[in-house]
Amino acid sequence: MPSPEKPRSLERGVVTATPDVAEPLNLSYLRHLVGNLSGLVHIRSREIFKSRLSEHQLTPKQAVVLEFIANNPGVSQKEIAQGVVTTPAMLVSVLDTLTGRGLVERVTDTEDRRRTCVALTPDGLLALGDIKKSFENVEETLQAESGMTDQEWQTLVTLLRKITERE
Amino acid sequence: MPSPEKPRSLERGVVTATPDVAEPLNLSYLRHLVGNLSGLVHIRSREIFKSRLSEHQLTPKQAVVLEFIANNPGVSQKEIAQGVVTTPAMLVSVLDTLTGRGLVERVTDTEDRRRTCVALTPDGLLALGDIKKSFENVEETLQAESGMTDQEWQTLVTLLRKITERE
DNA sequence: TATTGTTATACTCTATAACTATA
DNA sequence: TATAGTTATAGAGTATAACAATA
Repeated sequence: MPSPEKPRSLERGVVTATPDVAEPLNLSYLRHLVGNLSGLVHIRSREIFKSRLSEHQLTPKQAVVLEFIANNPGVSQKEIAQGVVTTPAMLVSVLDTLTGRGLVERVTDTEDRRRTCVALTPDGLLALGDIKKSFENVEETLQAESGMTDQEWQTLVTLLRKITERE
Repeated sequence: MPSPEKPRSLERGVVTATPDVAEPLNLSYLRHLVGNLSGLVHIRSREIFKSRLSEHQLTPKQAVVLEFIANNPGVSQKEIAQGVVTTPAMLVSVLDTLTGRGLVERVTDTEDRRRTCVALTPDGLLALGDIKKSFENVEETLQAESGMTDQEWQTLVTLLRKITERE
């Protein structure tokens, strides 16, 4: 999506379409919506993450859950769901995958047998290093592509956190 | 997700879980990743959008496509797909929905009969006003929740655009 | 009676590949 | 042969409701 606003022909059917270099499209409205822009940034970050998969073959979601468990050993499934903003039901399939690969373990809480505590296995700890590299690669690539300075990047992080850490 | 970093007990199984007000979880790593934060912001914006549906019963994706077509009358499906960052295949079902409700029309390009030009119908134009209100509501709510000043909000938009309008 | 994790269902979205009709 | 749109399919993600075991 290049260059600034430019008036655009309304009768596109008449315009001879240049095959690769398309006429710039009018994005003036969506371009100013944080709700939309954040989605586009997220799509791009997922693309980068997936393009650099190393031996861990995890989806971004699975990686985020693994990372979250690593930071909160023995966390319950309900807490994970709240922490990564998803539903307990959705977590089941993610944890099934992670336990199936031997990266995390589910243990019933001895105090409250309804709760399941989840923690990383030694293999999960190994995979974690790899995943962190992928996450960092996403950040570096995004920043490089955008041409932002380190200070601008920090500002962006700070502002996004104001939304995600409301109240 | 309240308050700043706080050391967290490692043996959660032993902690008596307070039902609603959970112990703050450790998000220190994911909290600094634009790739992750942008996803959380997008989730929140979708929540707000859906909670304020008026008579138009469109998903955020359908609404974005309709908005894009409105800004680019007669645009081809391939161009829409590029503009809203999705695949031509995915667009089919979105456009089927929108045409089914009489909001947009598909017309075969007379110059190149492979192309389909898409444009809003009068009904689509009506729905558009409603959709814009929803989009604006999302922005206002996000800003209000985050407590950002107008200037901070503008900075956020500018920085996000540096990523989405790379090159 | 309420809660945790689970199952089930349905729909949206994503990712591919193959097909058609046009060029 | 290449391109625009479509179809088909499989998997990921989302949203609900209902269920079993436990509190």
